[in-house]
Amino acid sequence: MNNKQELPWDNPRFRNWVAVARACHVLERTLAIKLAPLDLKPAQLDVLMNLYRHPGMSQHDLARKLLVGRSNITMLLPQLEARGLLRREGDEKDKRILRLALTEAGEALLMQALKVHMALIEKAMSQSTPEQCDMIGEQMRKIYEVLKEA
Amino acid sequence: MNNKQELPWDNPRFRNWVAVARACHVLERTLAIKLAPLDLKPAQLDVLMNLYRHPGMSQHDLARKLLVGRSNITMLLPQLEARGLLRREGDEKDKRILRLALTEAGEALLMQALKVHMALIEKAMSQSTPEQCDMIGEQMRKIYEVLKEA
DNA sequence: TGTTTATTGTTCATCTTTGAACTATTATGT
DNA sequence: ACATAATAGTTCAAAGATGAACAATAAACA
Repeated sequence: MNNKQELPWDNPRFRNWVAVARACHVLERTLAIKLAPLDLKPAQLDVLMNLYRHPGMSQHDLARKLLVGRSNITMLLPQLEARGLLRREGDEKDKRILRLALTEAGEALLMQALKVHMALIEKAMSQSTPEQCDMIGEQMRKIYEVLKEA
Repeated sequence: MNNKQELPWDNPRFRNWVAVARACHVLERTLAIKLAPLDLKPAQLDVLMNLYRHPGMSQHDLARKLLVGRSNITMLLPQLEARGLLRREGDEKDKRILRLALTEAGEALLMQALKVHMALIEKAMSQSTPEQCDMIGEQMRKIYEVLKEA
């Protein structure tokens, strides 16, 4: 039996996915560098972005959105709260839940960070036509849906 | 001035890239789970894959390929070497360099891990046509080239 | 109602990753 | 040749991420 015949590298799907992973990795890395002047890390930006779009969400919701554990959120939030970027206030109906929301300072910093993030993504994606770009997004959303519940 | 008009979420490139990042994240996470029975983590699999394709590469080369720091490699390799999965031997010409190569055990484990990895990627990418898949890979390779040197 | 089960968030120990400082070796330039 | 630069790998301390165990609260159900 000859394994070489079935090596993943001969498989277009494999090679192409490796390219996706590499592109993601290098963009994340570059983003970390570009965000440094704002004293913000990609993970923290993810938090701010989600709170902006879904104000009042719980820590549990946030963890699921970010695909991380709840304990990760617990470790992450106090830094941002101490900087006055977000608020945590207990839900009145359910005393287990802490509702999260950005402060004005948090929103302001987010806007600055988004400029950086956006510029980077523009640089990356501007090489694709709008049609290609949409197609990529469409396929990736499918992948997310398939793997989410596996 | 109304920031809302220029919010990134209204920008297709932004939304589509977010989808890419999410798909990457969830696939990586799933891979970690599926590799657990082999007592192998994604980062370790990356090492084995690169050594298989580029036997004799140095730790420095490996770090660059994996987009991580050299110290990360230093911390990562002893575990794999102790398990007999790879060899490190000094270059004769340049005594600073350690040349890396898989052992037979390493190659055998890699083949098992690749089956797992491949199955996962098949599951993810099988939703795209071959043409779509190739186009995605092509665009992602462009992105990598653009950001690599930024 | 009262008991059991689930859920939310926290704590903590562990593992990973990172970058700066360090040693050893090679390359460069005068 | 000799002094200086650059390079390969290691060490170490600090930061991040993870999952299991836990306390408080709510839900389910007998």
